[in-house]
Amino acid sequence: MPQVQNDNRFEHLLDHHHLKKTGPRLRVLSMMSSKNTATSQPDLENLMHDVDRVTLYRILNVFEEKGIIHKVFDLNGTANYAICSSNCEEHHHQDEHLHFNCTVCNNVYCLNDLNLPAINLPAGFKAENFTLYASGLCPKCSKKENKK
Amino acid sequence: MPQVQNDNRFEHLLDHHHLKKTGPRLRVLSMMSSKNTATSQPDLENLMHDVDRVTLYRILNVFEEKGIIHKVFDLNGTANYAICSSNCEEHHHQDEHLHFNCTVCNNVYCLNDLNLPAINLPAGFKAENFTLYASGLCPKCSKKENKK
DNA sequence: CATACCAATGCAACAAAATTGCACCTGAAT
DNA sequence: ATTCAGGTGCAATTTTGTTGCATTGGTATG
Repeated sequence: MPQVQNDNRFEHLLDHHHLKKTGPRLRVLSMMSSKNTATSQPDLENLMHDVDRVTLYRILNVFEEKGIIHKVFDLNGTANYAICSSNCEEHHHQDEHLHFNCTVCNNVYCLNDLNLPAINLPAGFKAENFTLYASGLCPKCSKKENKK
Repeated sequence: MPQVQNDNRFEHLLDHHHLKKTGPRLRVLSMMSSKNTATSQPDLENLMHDVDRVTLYRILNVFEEKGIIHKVFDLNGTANYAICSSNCEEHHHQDEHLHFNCTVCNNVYCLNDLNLPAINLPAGFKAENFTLYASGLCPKCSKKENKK
């Protein structure tokens, strides 16, 4: 997909949420969409030295509030962000999918959407959201392990 | 269950992991076992003013390494700890159960062990652990909502 | 195209959370 | 009772996240 199309997509996304199309915001979206793993705040900071730390925090916060990205904590408790595939609305994320956290490279993959079977919750609990979290070896690290 | 038995249980636990039976450690275990929800580091700090913050960090870390407790992050990214029910060994937690995070009181409940159906991971991924997270209303907060 | 407004950014200062190093204390083995 | 390594407390530091305010820059308006 050509770069221009991506840019247009992101600009429409920002428009749709009544957010101004600024450089830092478009770059954050483009960074995130160029990877197949979630991006941590520290990662972003390294990738965009020229953008202020505070600005990144604020961008990530609005994006999450608006349902543009969703947050997932890795095994170290660091927040990782990924662009929401679909169905996410303001103040209500519907990210019922599988998050895979590699124990070696620490990358977080947002994998296929799940169709979870009915889960029996004890009486009184009213679930609004489910997320399945798996940890182990991702394909890359799995290969490396075998070569040892 | 009388207090004395609990203390014995915890002392054996520490023995088993070659950890010294100290006051702070026994108190941490007793605090955790007295609740039906996971305990956050800030919680512990409030409950045990006389114990140094650093000591708490260190206790939680060893306990986790040894497989005595396991860590789960709540919706705010705060680490919560709960005593492992069973099957957890050093450096390998087997806590394949349901974590429920209440969106109102923020408590994290470690619910029944799951028997997850086979999950299809994309080729190359090798999962070692699964955890299902749910968020919503816990029984207490659910009742309060109804009364409004 | 010029103007004006307000959202967005950057900077500085601050606050909170976590880590490190070291001196001292204490549980437990002898 | 003595010894010693593990454990704790304290101080200092680093890292992470937050707040307030001045300035910048999209974008709506005419």
